[in-house]
Amino acid sequence: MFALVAVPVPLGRAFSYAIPEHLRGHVAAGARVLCEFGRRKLLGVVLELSDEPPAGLDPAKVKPLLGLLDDEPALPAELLRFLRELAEYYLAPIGEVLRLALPSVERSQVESAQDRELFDQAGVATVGAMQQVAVARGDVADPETERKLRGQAKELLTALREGGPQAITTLTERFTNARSAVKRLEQLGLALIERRAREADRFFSEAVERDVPKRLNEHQQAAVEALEDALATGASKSFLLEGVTGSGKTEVYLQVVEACLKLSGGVIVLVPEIALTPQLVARFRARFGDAIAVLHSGLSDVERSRMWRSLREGRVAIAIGARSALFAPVRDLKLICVDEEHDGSFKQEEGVRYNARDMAMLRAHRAGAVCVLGSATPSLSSEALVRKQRIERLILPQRAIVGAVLPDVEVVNLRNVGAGPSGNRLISLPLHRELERVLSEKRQAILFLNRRGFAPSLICEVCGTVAECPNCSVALTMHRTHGDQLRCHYCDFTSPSALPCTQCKMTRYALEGVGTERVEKALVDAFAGAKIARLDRDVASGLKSEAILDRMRAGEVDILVGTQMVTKGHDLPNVALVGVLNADAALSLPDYQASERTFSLIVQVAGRAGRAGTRGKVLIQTRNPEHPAILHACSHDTRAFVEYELSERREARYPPYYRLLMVRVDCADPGVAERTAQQLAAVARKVVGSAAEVLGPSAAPLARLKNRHRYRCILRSPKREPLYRAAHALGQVKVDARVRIALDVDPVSML
DNA sequence: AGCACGCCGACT
DNA sequence: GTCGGCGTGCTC
Repeated sequence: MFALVAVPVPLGRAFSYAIPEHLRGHVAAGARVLCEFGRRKLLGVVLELSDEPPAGLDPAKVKPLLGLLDDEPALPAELLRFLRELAEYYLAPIGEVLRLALPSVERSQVESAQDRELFDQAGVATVGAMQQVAVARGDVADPETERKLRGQAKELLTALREGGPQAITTLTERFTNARSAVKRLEQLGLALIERRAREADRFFSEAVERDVPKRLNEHQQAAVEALEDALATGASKSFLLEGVTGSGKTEVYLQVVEACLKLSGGVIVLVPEIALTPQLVARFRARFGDAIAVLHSGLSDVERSRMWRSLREGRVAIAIGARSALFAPVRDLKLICVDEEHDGSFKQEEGVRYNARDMAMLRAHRAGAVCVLGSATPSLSSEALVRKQRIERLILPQRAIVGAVLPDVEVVNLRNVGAGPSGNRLISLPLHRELERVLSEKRQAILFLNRRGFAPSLICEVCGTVAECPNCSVALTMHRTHGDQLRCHYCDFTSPSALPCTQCKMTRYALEGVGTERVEKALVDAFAGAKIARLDRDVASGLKSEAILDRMRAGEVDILVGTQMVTKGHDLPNVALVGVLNADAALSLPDYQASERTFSLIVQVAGRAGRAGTRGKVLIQTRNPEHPAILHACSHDTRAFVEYELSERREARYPPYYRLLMVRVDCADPGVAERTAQQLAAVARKVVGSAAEVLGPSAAPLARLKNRHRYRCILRSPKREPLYRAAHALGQVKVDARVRIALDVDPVSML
């Protein structure tokens, strides 16, 4: 008997081990095993069992497994199959993929005694991030027991009486022996140890009031029925749930989840960033109670592990989280919801570069589950699937809140309109006036600036055209390393920045690139007395962002400036004005989804204006008022944008019509990196012939990262097969040991 | 990725 | 004479 085992090393393949006598019949696929790998001992996961010794391998080299950790496999069969398929799809080492699915505690060999203690107390009811809190008992009558106390226990009791209940972890900072001292107090009946939601865990720290299913409008009703029908058949089916902000998508999710639970099915809900969706989690808790695993980055390893176990053992049936929640070991998976499916953050851009939205459909498909992709501005990828009739579209056309109206949109052409009194070009005169009006009306404004800066691009001062590559319809990026030079990140086309604009033949350019911080400062100077706050990654990680939004809700902020994060702030009823400071910023990113992202960003941010009955105003500043992404976003015309962009993609040979594979080579030695990239490109060209194009190699947009020089080429084909053929051939190429080769299947960012 | 083995410079 | 630099090669 042999077992094929995936070990956590970045090698593409798994390794075979002999199953020793005493473990036969116990080792199963999905179980964790201890194995000797080289000279070290590693925890691996059994992929499959076999009666035959591994072919083409010296039997003497096969080592026996050293031990088995699970009677019940850690990974259920359905999840394991899915992970193996994902590894194949993304050409990723299986060991690395498995690492995504196992919490670190489950991966480490030694679970400390403390961890076990916490597991034992985990209980069934709640799975929130908990901590042990020591509470002094007030009802102690016997002064005798208390007199016996001395040392730390005595001090600790005083501290608890004076300072109120305190977390044991906090107490250990002051009292070296807090844990055992509290235990002693508990034994003596002087204190209690309670399990409470951790302060930091906003998702569970407050009790929510239970609610009941809401009445649905006819469209919601139709959507729920279609989804319930699909659930009832037990066959896999995917849906696109399309509905504008406020059309009631969440209620549809809630009712379908309920239907799923009635069928004893498990559910995964994916959201772009869990830290920005406390409202969604609160609604799930209100409907289903606390038996929900909320997987977020604030969890400790032990908490994460506890949630994981609750799901694995079927004590909890609902998992909510960002990307990685896709790997939740949910039992009898029957439903996956991907909220805001158009959001770019579903694509993991480091390590195993997977797209959680695409893989949600795959997992659902293989598990026989229903997959719902929800968005107000569906991705073109989903649109294409609807058109190919691979998924079914469900539409929620109206705002569910009666009286809510779409805002009034005005475009400010930055070509003609200069800076307002503030002197900052991004605060135009019309925007300045609107801000004054909003402030005088004691209402609020949100200003959105999508500044995810790296190398800036050039925009013609005269006509607003973004300098683009002639071969790729992608914005060129300004590089200053070799003098001012414009480069295409797809095909390595270069041009001096002094060349005349392709549209108007002038040579006056503006550099793109002002951040939120500068705007904030300009606002503070221009609107003395107004309360101005900023919301972006620099000032607020996930947890803090909600605090800033809370201040906004409480009316402590008049003008909020921020990045994407402001587009996610729901329930801001007093917002009367939304300003998109520079709608072109996202257009100049070196990636084929630039237009798509610009469109959805504008639509999403515009949805923040005027939600409570009154008509809000949206001001969109741009140098490209005729750009279809901006034009259609202003008129809220998703259909028209989709038509336009799909034909562009077809013509430019991009997804969803073509498939891309990026091969990235990096090496400390720039010469070696470049030569290797050329060598690989040559191999790829030979292998694919005319079945695929090989673009490049070219220097990556981030040409040097952590002192490694990066080159890449892009393979493009209408079919997947030639790309995989090339990738496998590249895997055979003997290259300099110093270079690293990374493959990105379905790349989005070209960095 | 680790962790070996392996062959060349500054130290007890 | 050794300790240790990281080049390169393998891991069932």
